[in-house]
Amino acid sequence: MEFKKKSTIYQQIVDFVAEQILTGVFPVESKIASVREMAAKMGVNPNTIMRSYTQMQEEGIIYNKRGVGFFVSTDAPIFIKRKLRDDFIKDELPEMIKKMKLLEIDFDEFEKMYER
Amino acid sequence: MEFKKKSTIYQQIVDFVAEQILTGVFPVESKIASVREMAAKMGVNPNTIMRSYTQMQEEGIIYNKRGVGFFVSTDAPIFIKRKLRDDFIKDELPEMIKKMKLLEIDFDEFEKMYER
Amino acid sequence: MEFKKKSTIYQQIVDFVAEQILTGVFPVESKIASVREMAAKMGVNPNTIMRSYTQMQEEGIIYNKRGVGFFVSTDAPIFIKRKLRDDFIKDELPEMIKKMKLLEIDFDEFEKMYER
Amino acid sequence: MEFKKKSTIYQQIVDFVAEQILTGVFPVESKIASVREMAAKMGVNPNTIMRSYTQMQEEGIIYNKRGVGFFVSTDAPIFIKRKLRDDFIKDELPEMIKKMKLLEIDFDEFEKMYER
DNA sequence: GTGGTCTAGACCACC
DNA sequence: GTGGTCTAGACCACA
Repeated sequence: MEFKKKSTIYQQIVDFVAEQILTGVFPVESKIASVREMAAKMGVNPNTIMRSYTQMQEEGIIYNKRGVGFFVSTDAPIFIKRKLRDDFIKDELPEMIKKMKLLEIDFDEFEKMYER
Repeated sequence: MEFKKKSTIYQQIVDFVAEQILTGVFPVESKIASVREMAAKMGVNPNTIMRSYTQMQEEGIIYNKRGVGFFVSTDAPIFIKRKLRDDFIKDELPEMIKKMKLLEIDFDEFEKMYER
Repeated sequence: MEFKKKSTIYQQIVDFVAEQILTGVFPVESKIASVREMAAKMGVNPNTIMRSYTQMQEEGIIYNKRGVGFFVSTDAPIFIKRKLRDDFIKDELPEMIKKMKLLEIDFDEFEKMYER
Repeated sequence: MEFKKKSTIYQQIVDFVAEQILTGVFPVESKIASVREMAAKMGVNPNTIMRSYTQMQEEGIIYNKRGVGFFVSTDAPIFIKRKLRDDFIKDELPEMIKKMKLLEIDFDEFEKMYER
């Protein structure tokens, strides 16, 4: 896998796994790759994978069975969506609104397109 | 100058010159670099520059004085802003609206942020 | 094909193709010769044909199917007629009127011939 | 002088001399080049020039003084204008009207431009 | 195969 | 000097 420099690698792995879950590639309640497997697959250090999994566990997206592995939480899609939603509102939306005002795009114009 | 692969070179030059005009680096009614000069400066073939200049001329951003060179139109900033605006509405806005609906972001929520 | 020096080659090709369309030699919605074919047929460089085709595409006379070729637009005859009409009014008509005034040809005289 | 193939040479010489008279290069009542002089200047046979001069004489544009040469008639400009006028009405005008009807150019549209 | 882009270099008309 | 046109050939993405 290729990583971009604008974000940390462990964060990009979190985003990648979250996307796999949302699209159903990693189904709810299924086991995901072990830390060592994922590290080999991604070509990164196992410690980096561990950091990603730990964060996802704290966010309630995955959970751990001792001696077995990590599993996708039942509510994982909900948590992921909520997180994406919050990030979007915090980062992308303000930037876009700023751009709209700069280009003098009317609010009504936006409303028209939204309703369609 | 470095060019990205995601767009054609002649289009990136158009965007570059347009930005220089908007920021005032190339003032209205001033002469811009000749085709050959700009080609040398950018490290591309004069034909490529000619293509950029011809397109900008058709868009009313620059105009030509026979045997003298290309000049920035008085209304260039207006034309450029209008073009950026149209592109935003055509490309970025629909993508963003699609994302908002996917993430179930309410329209009122957007309105609140916009008014602020 | 022979080209006259009074106009550019690519423009003469545009005029030629437009005439073929008007007379029905190139029917509406039919595929026209590919860039390379037309270049060989006309004895000019493919780039020159490309320039002609691009201009006609911008004028709405032909359109492009990716990887297939260029096709005559349904409204091509309308666009071509409108263009011929505009060119006539812009170029030939003023010249003729100038000549009529020089030769002191009465307006009524013209009207008589027109009504017939 | 270069001659076009669409008309006879002697006729083109008539047109040329007529134009010189109208523009004042050959003033009224002045002597024009002798047949031999004009033949040498034009690079054609003297017989051809003679044919041109004879026709112009019949049209009243020039007249002959025995042993002296050809002179521009006092009324030459009037005759020339009248002839150009008749030719225009007979040849060019009908062709133009035909073209206008083909391109569906309204009569009122013409009137507007004429009045201006 | 198709169009589309780009380079390298040439010649021209105009000022 | 300026833009404008044209040639010859190359490489690319797409279908």
